[in-house]
Amino acid sequence: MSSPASLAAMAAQIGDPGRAAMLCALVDGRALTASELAAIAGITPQTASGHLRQLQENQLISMVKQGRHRYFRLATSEVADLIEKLQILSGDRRLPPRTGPRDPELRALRSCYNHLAGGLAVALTDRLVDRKIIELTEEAGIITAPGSRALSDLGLDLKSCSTKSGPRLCRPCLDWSERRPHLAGALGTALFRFFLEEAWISRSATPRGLTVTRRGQAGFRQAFSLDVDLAGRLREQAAA
Amino acid sequence: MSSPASLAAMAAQIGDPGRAAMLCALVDGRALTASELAAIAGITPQTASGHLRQLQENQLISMVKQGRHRYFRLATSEVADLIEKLQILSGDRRLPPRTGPRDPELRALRSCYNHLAGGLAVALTDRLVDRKIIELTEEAGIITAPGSRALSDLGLDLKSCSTKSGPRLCRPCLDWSERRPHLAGALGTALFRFFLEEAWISRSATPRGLTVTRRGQAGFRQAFSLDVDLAGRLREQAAA
DNA sequence: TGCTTGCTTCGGCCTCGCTCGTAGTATCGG
DNA sequence: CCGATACTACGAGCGAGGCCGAAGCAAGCA
Repeated sequence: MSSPASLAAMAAQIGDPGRAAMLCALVDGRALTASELAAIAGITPQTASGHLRQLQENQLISMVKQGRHRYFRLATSEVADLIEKLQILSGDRRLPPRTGPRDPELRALRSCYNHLAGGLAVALTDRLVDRKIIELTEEAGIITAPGSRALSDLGLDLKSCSTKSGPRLCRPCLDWSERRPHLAGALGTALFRFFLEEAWISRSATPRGLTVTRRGQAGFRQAFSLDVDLAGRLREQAAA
Repeated sequence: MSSPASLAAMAAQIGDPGRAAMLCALVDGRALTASELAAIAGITPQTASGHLRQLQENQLISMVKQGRHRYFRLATSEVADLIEKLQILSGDRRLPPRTGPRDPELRALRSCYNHLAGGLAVALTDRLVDRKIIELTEEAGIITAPGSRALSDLGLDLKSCSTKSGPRLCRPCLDWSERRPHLAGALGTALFRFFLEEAWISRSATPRGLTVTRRGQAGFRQAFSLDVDLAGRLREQAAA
């Protein structure tokens, strides 16, 4: 009844290793089947089924039937936010030591529900700041007037970032592995979709993995002076 | 070892009703003793002691000895953020029905770690937007140039909101009871401290409770055209 | 119709961790 | 010193909930 009780119930849902593994697997925003999630969590389908039912009842995930498969995805992007926050806090342990995923390719580039994360995302954000396309504080960011023009010229749709009269806004998100801000929010999503639609990047086999295409290599170099390999690793710190 | 496992461990910490109750009690930013927390959670001091040790080990709270008392507080404001997010998600249950605390005074006005929340906080934010002192989207906000001057004239210290060249930024935070944004972040904190220092508001007996002083009534009316009673309830919707 | 695959329900086992009673250690007061 | 207060450490009890095997539906396919 009381709020702390239902809060505890919600946290307890995430507090089981199996359910946590499934939720983490869904943070990239895609929908997965019950069997896939069971395999990821390392449990039998029966057990997974029970967990998935609980997660649905607590509004953490949603399900859609398709033939004999059931696809599960996170209910809202707020759930993804929550998981990310928990990842950061759980990896805290003071002192700098290695946070984030162990897989070096995921450290270089990965998706974070609906925007980019990893070394390339942080570098891209730095570049946008350097070029005065955006300005950032710890808690918010704005797109400058020339920046807004530059991004529109590139082909981005920025309408969802608008205030009534002032400059367009965006949101920083602390990168799990880099511990420095990358772009989330409306601009982060617009960029992510732009890169996917223009085939600069594509999803890879690993859950949150992304790879850069040849076209993307050229694009990042030309548009942002970022020299990356096909895994998203930065080759050098090219001058702006 | 793997990330989902430690994430689950962290979530499981919050997932116990007793620990959740203690964490919720600490969200107002104050430090409480072990006995007080035990009473709040409705458990014996021995049990509470064990919980508090676990929460410390997981970096969720910090402790300072003072005489024979031990004072516990949340480790960082990020922990408070996390708890707030969980409160919102756990109160979700689709449809509008009553969210937030049951106590009508807390619904009208309360603290949220280091900024204001509740009906007054939302109304104040609305007023700041109406007067074009700030502009807000769902994920970020800016302080306009005239707004920045107006707030400085009032006596606020805005230096922590700065970007290098652009307008000052602030952060919206979804209000638990009102479901509309109120001000958090640097500007939210600056306003909260200003109100406390100028004795417009003062902490009350209940955990996150705040009351408006006579001085505050005059201040809110004069500076923001907000007519409130001593509990923070809005008396009328005065024209801007 | 009958077989396979994907998923769920049911029931029993078993472990983890919450709980409190008892007992032990710091701090303050007289 | 002695007692009271604030808190912590240890150990036993016990209940909730995760886990899997077996069985039951439902959907696709032949």
